[in-house]
Amino acid sequence: MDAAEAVEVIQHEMTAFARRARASAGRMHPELSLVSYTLLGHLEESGGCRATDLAAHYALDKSTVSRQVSALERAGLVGRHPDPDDHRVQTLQLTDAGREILAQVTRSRRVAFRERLADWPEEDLTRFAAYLERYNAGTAAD
Amino acid sequence: MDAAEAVEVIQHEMTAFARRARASAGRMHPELSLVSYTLLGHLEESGGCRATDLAAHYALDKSTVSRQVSALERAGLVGRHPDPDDHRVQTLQLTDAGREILAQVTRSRRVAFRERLADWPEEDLTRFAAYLERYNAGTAAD
DNA sequence: CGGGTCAAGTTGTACTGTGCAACCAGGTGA
DNA sequence: TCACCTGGTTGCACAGTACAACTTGACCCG
Repeated sequence: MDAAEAVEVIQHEMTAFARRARASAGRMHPELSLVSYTLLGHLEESGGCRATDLAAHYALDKSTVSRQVSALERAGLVGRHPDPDDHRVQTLQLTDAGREILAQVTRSRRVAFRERLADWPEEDLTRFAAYLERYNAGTAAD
Repeated sequence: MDAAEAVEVIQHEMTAFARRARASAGRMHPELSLVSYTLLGHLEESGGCRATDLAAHYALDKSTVSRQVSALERAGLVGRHPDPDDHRVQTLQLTDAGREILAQVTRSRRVAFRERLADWPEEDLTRFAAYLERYNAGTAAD
């Protein structure tokens, strides 16, 4: 396989993967869409941020984020904390329930991934992980 | 990085990638959605098949495929050819216009991929490609 | 200070992709 | 023949998304 072929394969496989990801995510975790999962994850990592930050980070419209956040709030998974300095701003934070669900989904995702990767030698795993990081780093939004 | 960490990273990066793929695909090729592109691609590869085959292959509902195909037909990109042996069946085939558009999108996707992967050494490209193939092979539907 | 402008977020509207269920039409086998 | 199977379409509902208009609050400059 030369470089040109490899690029073809990478393109093909990434496309195939992308097409499937949403559907399988929906099937595996009906309680949390891929977007919700991502937003919750970001809140956990960042320790709380504004809706606008989420929109910018994931290249989503602010209205989309607004609605997603509303849903997550209705579900009791995130809380809004008005910023005392700037009354336009509300900081979003995971609730305990949100943290719990997130952990649960992460756990089950992890199990699925581990299973799928069970027969990979460690060396291949680390190399594959590094490649993915490198590949994704070449994109604007995380 | 040990195996457990690598699995975490792979999970994280694949999730990130999946989340972004649709949006960027939509932005890059407004003339052809990711699904349409995939279906067209399959028709090209297979040299024509039935709607049911597409549904099975991509784990989509037959109604979804039916609508997508209708749209592609309206756009003049695929043609339906009734099966003379079984009047329930219609074989779908790319039209010349469909082949043209598909080639065009494939070309521009390829350029984008090449660009993103331009500074990768050939050895890394081929290894990454192999890993992706291996990873995706572990799933039911292509 | 006051008015213009900018920023955060919400809401109305529309569109796409999707699945499920009901249905139709054509084939198949007991 | 009649019951059942199969390929496909259509009606309906819903999620996720964007865009545009709007509200509210902050900020800056004259």
